[in-house]
Amino acid sequence: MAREKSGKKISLQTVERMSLYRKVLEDLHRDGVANVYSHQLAELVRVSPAQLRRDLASFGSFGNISKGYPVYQLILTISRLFGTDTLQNVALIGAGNLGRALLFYRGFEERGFHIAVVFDIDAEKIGRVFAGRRCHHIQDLEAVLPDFGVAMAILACGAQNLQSLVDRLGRAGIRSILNFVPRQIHAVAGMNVENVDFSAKMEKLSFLNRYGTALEFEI
Amino acid sequence: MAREKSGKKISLQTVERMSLYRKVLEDLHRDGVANVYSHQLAELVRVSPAQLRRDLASFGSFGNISKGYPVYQLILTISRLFGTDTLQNVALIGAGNLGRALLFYRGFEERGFHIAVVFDIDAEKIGRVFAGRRCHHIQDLEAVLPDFGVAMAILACGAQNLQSLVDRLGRAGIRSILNFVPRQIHAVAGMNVENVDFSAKMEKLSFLNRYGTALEFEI
DNA sequence: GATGCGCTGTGATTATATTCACAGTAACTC
DNA sequence: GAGTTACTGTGAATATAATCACAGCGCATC
Ligand SMILES: NC(=O)c1ccc[n+]([C@@H]2O[C@H](COP(=O)([O-])OP(=O)(O)OC[C@H]3O[C@@H](n4cnc5c(N)ncnc54)[C@H](O)[C@@H]3O)[C@@H](O)[C@H]2O)c1
Ligand SMILES: NC(=O)c1ccc[n+]([C@@H]2O[C@H](COP(=O)([O-])OP(=O)(O)OC[C@H]3O[C@@H](n4cnc5c(N)ncnc54)[C@H](O)[C@@H]3O)[C@@H](O)[C@H]2O)c1
Repeated sequence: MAREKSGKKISLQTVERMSLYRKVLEDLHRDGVANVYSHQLAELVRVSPAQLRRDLASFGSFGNISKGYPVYQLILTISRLFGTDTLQNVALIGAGNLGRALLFYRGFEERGFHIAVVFDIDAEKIGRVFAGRRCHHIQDLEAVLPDFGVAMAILACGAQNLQSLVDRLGRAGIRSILNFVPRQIHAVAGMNVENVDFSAKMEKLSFLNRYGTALEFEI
Repeated sequence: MAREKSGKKISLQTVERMSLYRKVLEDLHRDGVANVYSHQLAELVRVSPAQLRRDLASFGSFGNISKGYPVYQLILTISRLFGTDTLQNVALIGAGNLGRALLFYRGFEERGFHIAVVFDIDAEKIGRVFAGRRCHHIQDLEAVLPDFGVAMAILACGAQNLQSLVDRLGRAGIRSILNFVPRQIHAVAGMNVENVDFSAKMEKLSFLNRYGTALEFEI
């Protein structure tokens, strides 16, 4: 997908694994580890050493040939790759059970994302404050959004008219959407969408329970 | 991974897409559509028609050559593949903000999963009832679990001693874990783990915002 | 019942991802 | 300062996934 100046490509699968690497690197850093070898890090994230080296090499060369990789340095580099070395504001649509759990979740901030504005459609919720953030009416979207400079939105609302909400978000300058609503939505040009579907993960697990990582599969 | 009697393999990526297919098939079914062509379904899930046909063919042949695929039939077949044609009980560990959102979420039941038991460690929560389910103390895990015949657990608890909790779940007969805790856990032999990490999805989106589905990428 | 159309299922092909395996080298030893 | 060790980065090889492209068929039409 993306390309480094030197011409190397970086695949989305690599980017996904990068999140894992960073997560365990944070743990190592907390434990005071300064350097780590590819085989150690690979072991921790359950990936082959060769793959880890290739992933890291795909955006430049960082390993010291006999000390391994510098933990803190690598954390910073990956954060820059993600653009999360500085906190960025995101919008939340829907302050229901899930939306409020997200508002009280501190894990986002730790990873560089700050839910800065909240919107809902339920009159009962407008004006209320959740974890320090006031809930606005969805009809004020265009009026309120520019105050916060957000490029990403999290959808945790109802399923009705979802696509038109997405289109509207696109027109209002949102470039990426994290979608928790179990409906297929279509990105407008230049917009990125990631769906989160717990049930799908459960289905995968259930499939694995039946047919195993191991083999023979009968209908 | 898995193999059909005829010897065909079915890959995990196919299984993941199968969840998508089923989701839009449900929509079609609700709208009264009886049959659908591969190119229509493919368009709805944003996948190539050839891939869709191959995915479906990978667990047997189901398309009528001139009517396309029978919508309802296909829903049933995919459900059987997942083992979600009958409701299965799952356990929830942790009745915090996220855990309670999951308890009140009806989407699981619609997809064949029923959160049947809840465990927490916080004395204040033990004995309380959330969405009809009583919360048990985690120390009673081994005593209570067998009553419910669960093979899958959802982790929405704190991060302390997580791995030993996982090991304990394994010994208590849990075969699959859906893990919301942002720590790397290691499956015991024969156990399957799926991690849900919202922040990782946000990181991916943020990366895409910076470097685009389009190309040139500079450090 | 012959003709044409447009579908599915799949062999063949191409593209992508992963692993192998090793050249090159920093650090450490004596 | 020569020898040894164990690492990284990466071409080459392999494995896996996606796409192409078409044979073969059911159905509609005449
Ligand atoms: N609760 C969960 O654990 C969970 C899990 C997975 C997916 N989801 C999905 O996430 C979404 C939210 O789930 P929930 O449990 O919080 O539901 P909820 O009913 O508790 O909350 C939905 C909130 O969205 C608001 N809303 C509805 N339409 C809106 C709109 N057009 N604009 C702005 N706000 C709007 C509602 O007023 C409500 O406050 C649902 O689509 C659900 O399917 C929830
Ligand atoms: N809230 C979110 O939106 C969100 C999002 C992503 C991930 N997570 C993760 O999910 C987990 C739960 O999040 P939360 O917001 O519900 O936190 P929370 O603090 O509200 O709830 C955690 C609950 O787990 C219980 N608990 C802790 N240790 C336990 C143990 N060993 N056994 C049983 N119960 C135990 C606590 O008593 C508490 O009730 C956390 O690890 C969090 O990082 C949460």
